[in-house]
Amino acid sequence: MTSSRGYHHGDLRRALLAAAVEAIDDAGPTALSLRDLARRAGVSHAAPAHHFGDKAGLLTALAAEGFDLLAEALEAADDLLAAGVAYVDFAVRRRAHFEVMFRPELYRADDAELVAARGRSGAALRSGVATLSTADTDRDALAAWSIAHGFATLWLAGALPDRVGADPHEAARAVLRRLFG
Amino acid sequence: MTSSRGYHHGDLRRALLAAAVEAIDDAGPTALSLRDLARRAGVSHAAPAHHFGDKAGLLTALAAEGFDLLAEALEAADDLLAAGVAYVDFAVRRRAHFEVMFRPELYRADDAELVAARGRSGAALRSGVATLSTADTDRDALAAWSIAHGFATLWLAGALPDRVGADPHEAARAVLRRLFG
DNA sequence: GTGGCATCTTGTCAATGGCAAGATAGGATC
DNA sequence: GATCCTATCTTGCCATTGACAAGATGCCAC
Repeated sequence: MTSSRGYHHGDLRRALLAAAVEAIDDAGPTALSLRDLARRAGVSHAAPAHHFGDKAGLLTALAAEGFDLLAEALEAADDLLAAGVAYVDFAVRRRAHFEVMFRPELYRADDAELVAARGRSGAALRSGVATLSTADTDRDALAAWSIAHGFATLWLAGALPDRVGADPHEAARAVLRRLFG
Repeated sequence: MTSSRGYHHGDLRRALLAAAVEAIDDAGPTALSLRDLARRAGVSHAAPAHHFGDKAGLLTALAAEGFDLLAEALEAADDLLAAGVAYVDFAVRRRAHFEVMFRPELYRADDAELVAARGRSGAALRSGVATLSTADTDRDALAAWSIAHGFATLWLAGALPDRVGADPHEAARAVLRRLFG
């Protein structure tokens, strides 16, 4: 993709975001270093600043990308149970994005692009809950979001006991059924 | 408690933990600085290292304290619904502890004292679920933990829409009832 | 081709975490 | 009461980091 190794990188912005995902997967968002990303991309230590301003700017872009990907995943689900499983699947497979998205102190939560992407995620979630047609959609949406988010978070934190097993989808489905079934 | 302003602080370990709670409440665990804690306690920048080794050591102590406090709060609850509300209440009132507890990359998760405290919390949670006497206690415990943890996490992240209201206890009770009722 | 602008580099500074070596105090031992 | 002795705290140092400023480079429009 960036075969030309000249003065200009070609697609540094994307390369930095990809490197950030890799670095966060390794050591979490806390240990993220802009200079390390620059080294991974083969550019100088100040290059990232041009594309993202500062560290919060880079994480803002990553979070926005994450909310967009989450919205996509939720929209592809057929019913609410599938949406819940898709939520957990997203958290596990896109761990780096997920961990940044729900840590607003790391980025600029009022960024326009991010607000739009977050809105798309929220709409996808609510439209999934609407298929339930119960008395209180707001409360049900909040309960569904809570149980899926809680399971995903506990799974990522490694807080769950071993007996839960190694397959997050299976375990998530069993837990979510306790609420939806 | 530390009226003597001599060479020795008197209770520096506790003072540093208290300062850490304050600092994390302000800006999150990521922005925590050992040197800032030392300044708040009125000691030199290297003093914290003696009590905690390094940053991870301090956060390990804080997380262990948090799991102990959580176990206490859960044990005081009468039924499972009350335990769920107590869980959310703990997350909101002891926000600094809670945020560190479920971010194991920040501390040493294999620390003996921490493992013991975490065990106490887990036991308190399971004993609460046992009162339900349903078919699958493991799955129910996981579902209960997930929904309480998810609601608490989303609340702390400021991710919930405004219509949820300003009182976490009331909103949590409504959501938890959807699973327990 | 030439000027303009986005992109990237080099250089610098303050803050931080962590280590090493030394200073101080308060208590145990005699 | 004197002396050691160990926990506690300090000063000094170094590598790393984020952020900023100023300059170099090359692509693109005209």
